[in-house]
Amino acid sequence: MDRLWAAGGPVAAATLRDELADRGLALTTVHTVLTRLEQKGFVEHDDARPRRFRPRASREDHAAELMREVLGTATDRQAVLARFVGSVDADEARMLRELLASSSDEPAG
Amino acid sequence: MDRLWAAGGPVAAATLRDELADRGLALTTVHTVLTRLEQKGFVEHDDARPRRFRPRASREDHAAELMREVLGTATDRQAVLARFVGSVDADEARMLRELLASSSDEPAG
DNA sequence: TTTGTCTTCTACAGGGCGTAGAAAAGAACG
DNA sequence: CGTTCTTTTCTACGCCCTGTAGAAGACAAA
Repeated sequence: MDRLWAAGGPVAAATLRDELADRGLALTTVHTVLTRLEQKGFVEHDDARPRRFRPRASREDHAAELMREVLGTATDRQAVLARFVGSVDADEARMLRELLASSSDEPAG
Repeated sequence: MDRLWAAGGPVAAATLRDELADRGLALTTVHTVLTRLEQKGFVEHDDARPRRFRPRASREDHAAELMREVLGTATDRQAVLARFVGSVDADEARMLRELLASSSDEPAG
């Protein structure tokens, strides 16, 4: 479903249908899906005549949000983070270090 | 559903039912749920007579796994991590720094 | 063997999702 | 203004997951 957004940008339902032509979807189908996603707050549309829809949050924002949510489900966040950190690859670990280094004030002691 | 595990430890279906007594569930109900969770690989049982079930992974492990999965859904992992790091509170950020400091070899240059 | 417990089978209602037809609303054109 | 084409809304159907449980089969205790 969300794969519709792999298609990128603010886009009209008809366009979307074409981009997903391989599946031979009906236009109404795309509309329905879009509408339902909208109800759930994942996408929004402008008021141009052929309405164009766009994700309310980028895939990345969304993923980050989900990660937060998941983190919140456990009581022992530290344990979760520990396991998570333990599972990321070197690349990701490096990214995290950099991000943490630049975020907020670094502990001076 | 997974809240069954908030009840903790390896436990028999009947016990679980009692721990969830507030809901007045039938024993078979608990069994069904447990079995389905087992099919999905979330829990396992020993072969004692009143079978005792236990989570295959702790809540924390599970959460961490989910976080990884979510991270994997985006192409731009760095962006996800950036947003994620940006969203965690000070406490969590500290934990992360510590965890990253101790994990693997720190980049010496 | 009877009885009581544990486990498996089968079932049903409710909700979400993918799918779409039918109908209404609006724009374009003559 | 009426016909026609496009866009949007309403309604629906089948599938699968989930919460729930009854009925029946397997098994242990007496």
